[in-house]
Amino acid sequence: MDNSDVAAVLYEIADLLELQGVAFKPQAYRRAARNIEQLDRPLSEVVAEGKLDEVPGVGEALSKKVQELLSTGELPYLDKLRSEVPEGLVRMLEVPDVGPKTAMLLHQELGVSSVEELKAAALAHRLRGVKGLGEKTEERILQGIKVLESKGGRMLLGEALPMAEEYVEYLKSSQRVDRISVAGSLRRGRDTIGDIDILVGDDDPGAVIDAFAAYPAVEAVLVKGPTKCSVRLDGGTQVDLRAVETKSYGAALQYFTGSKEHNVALRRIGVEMGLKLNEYGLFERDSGRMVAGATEEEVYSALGLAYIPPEIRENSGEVEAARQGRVPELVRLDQVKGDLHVHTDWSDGSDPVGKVLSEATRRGYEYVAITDHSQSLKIANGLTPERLRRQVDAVRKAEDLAGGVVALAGSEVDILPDGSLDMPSDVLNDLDIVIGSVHSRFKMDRAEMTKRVVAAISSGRIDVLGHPTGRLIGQRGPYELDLPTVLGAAAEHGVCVEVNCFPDRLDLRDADCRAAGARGVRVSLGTDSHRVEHMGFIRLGVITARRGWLGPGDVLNTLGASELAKHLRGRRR
DNA sequence: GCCGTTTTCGGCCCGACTGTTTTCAGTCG
Repeated sequence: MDNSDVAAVLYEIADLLELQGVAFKPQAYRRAARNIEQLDRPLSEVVAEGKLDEVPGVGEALSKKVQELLSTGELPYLDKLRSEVPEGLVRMLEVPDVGPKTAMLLHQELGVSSVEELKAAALAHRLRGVKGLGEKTEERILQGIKVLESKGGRMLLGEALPMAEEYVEYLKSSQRVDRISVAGSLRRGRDTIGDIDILVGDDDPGAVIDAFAAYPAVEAVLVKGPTKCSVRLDGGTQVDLRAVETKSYGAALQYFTGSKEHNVALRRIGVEMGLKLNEYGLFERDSGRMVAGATEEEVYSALGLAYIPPEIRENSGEVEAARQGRVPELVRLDQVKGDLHVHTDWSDGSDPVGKVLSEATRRGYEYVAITDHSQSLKIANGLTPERLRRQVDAVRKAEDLAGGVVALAGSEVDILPDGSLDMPSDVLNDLDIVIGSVHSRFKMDRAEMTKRVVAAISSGRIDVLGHPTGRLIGQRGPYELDLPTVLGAAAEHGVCVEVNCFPDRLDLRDADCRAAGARGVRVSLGTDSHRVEHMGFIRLGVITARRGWLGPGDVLNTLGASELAKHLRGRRR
C-alpha cells in the first residue's frame, strides 16, 4: 500500500462523511490526503521514523488510522462508513449540480443510489417531484450525466493549453480588454486539466463576456451573469470566465489560479495579520481599506511573502519557503538550449534528419539529439547496429549542411528484460548521447523491474534514463518501480533521468522531478518528437520541471553546446 | 479531525450564480 493508495482511502472517507452531512471532517481528511500524496518519500519510511504526525493535517486520530491501514491493509472505520452509504452515491457527486445534500436527498426520496439510477429517474421526470428540485434542475442533471458519459475524465495539459490560448487570442482580437490571462490548474501547469479558467480585468467587462459566450466553438452557455460566464465547448470541455475590475486583477488572478489549498494557506496568513483576502483584493479587516490587489506580486508582498510562481502553488512547502525568502529559482523555457530526444524517419518518426535540424535552428537551439529506436523495437523500425553506424554518418553530414546547430548522434536504446542494452557497447561508445528506455515486459514485479533499470544505469553505457516510469496518462499507470532506488543509482553513476515532454507521458511527473532534484539527479528534457511539430512540446517538460521545483542547474539541457559535449564525453571514457 | 503570536476550545475562506424560494440553500470554484 503506497502513499497514493492511503490518500485514496482518505479521500473516500471524506466523500462518505460529506454525504452523511458531517461538517469539517471532510476537509480535514482531504487536507491530510493531499499532503500524503505529495510526500517525496514512502509513508512507511515516515512511520518508521515516528514522524507521521509531522505531516501537516495528520493529527492523533488520523495518524492511528493511517498506521492501521499501512500495517493491516484494512480500515474498519472505512468499512463501517461504506456500509452506511450506498456505493454509487459517491460517484453521483461527479455529476455537475449534484452535491452531497442533493445526492442524499435523492437517495432518501427516490431510492436512487447510482448514476445510472439517477439518469433513469431524471428521464422519467421523477426528480421534479422532489421538494426543492424542479424542472430545470432535472434538465441540468440530465445534461451533466450526458457530458460525464461522453467526456469522462480530464484533458491533457498539452491539449488544454493551445485550446485556452486560442480562446484568449479570440477574446483579445474581438474586444478591447485591459488584462486577460488563463488561470486555474492550467496556469499551474498540472499534467491534466478538468476545465479551462480564463480571467479578465476590465472596468466594463460586459462586451468581453458577450464575446466569450459567442465564441464559435461554444455548444451551450451554462451560466451567465455580469461578472461570470461558463460555457461548454463542442467536445465537452467546460470553460469558465470571470471578470473583475482592473484594480482587483492581481488578487483575482491569484485567487483563480489556486490551488485551493494554497489560497487557504494565504488567507490564514492574512487573518493572522488582520487582513482579509478575496478575489477583489487584500483588505484591512477593520477599516476595509484596500492594501493590495492590482498585481499578484503586490498581494504576496503585502502578506510578507516572496512571489511564488504559479507552478508550485500547491501548498507543499512553497508558502513557508516564501516566508523565509527561499523560493527556488525555477528553470525557464528560454534557458533550454536544445532538445535531447527526437526521432526521425530512420525509425518511427516521419521527418528526415535535415528537417529536424532546420526546426532546431528555427527554435534558436544550440543542439538537438537524434535518438532513434534500437532493433528490438521492431514495430518502430528500430535500428540495427549497422544501420545506426550509417545513421551516425548521415547525422554528421546533415550537421555540416545545417549551418551552426550541433547534431548529437544518439540512440534511444531498449533496456531489455534482463537489464542489458539492445546495442553492442562499441557502437554505443561512438555515440554522442544514449538514452536507455524500457519498451517491453511492462508487467514485471517491482523487484525485477527495479533490478532491470538499475542494471542499465550501472552499465556506464547510458547517459539518460528515458521516460523512467513508463506511464501513459489516462491509459496506463507507471510500471512497478522502486523510484527512490533508481534515483539513488542514477545519482551514484551520474546518469540523468528524462522528463519526457510528450503530452500523454510527462514522465517523470512533477512530484518525481522534485524527488530527483532532492537527490541531486539532473533531468534531461526531451520531446520524444516523431515529427517536427512535436518539438513544441518542450514547454510542457519545462512546466513539469518547474512544478518539481527544479532550477536551471538541475536540467541537463540548460548547458551550452560545449559544456554539454564536455559532460557527455567525460562519461564516454 | 486539526490546530494555536488573541484560543487546548471553538473556530475552520469566501463570494457568484441558480433555482425554487418568498429570504435562502446548495453547488461550485
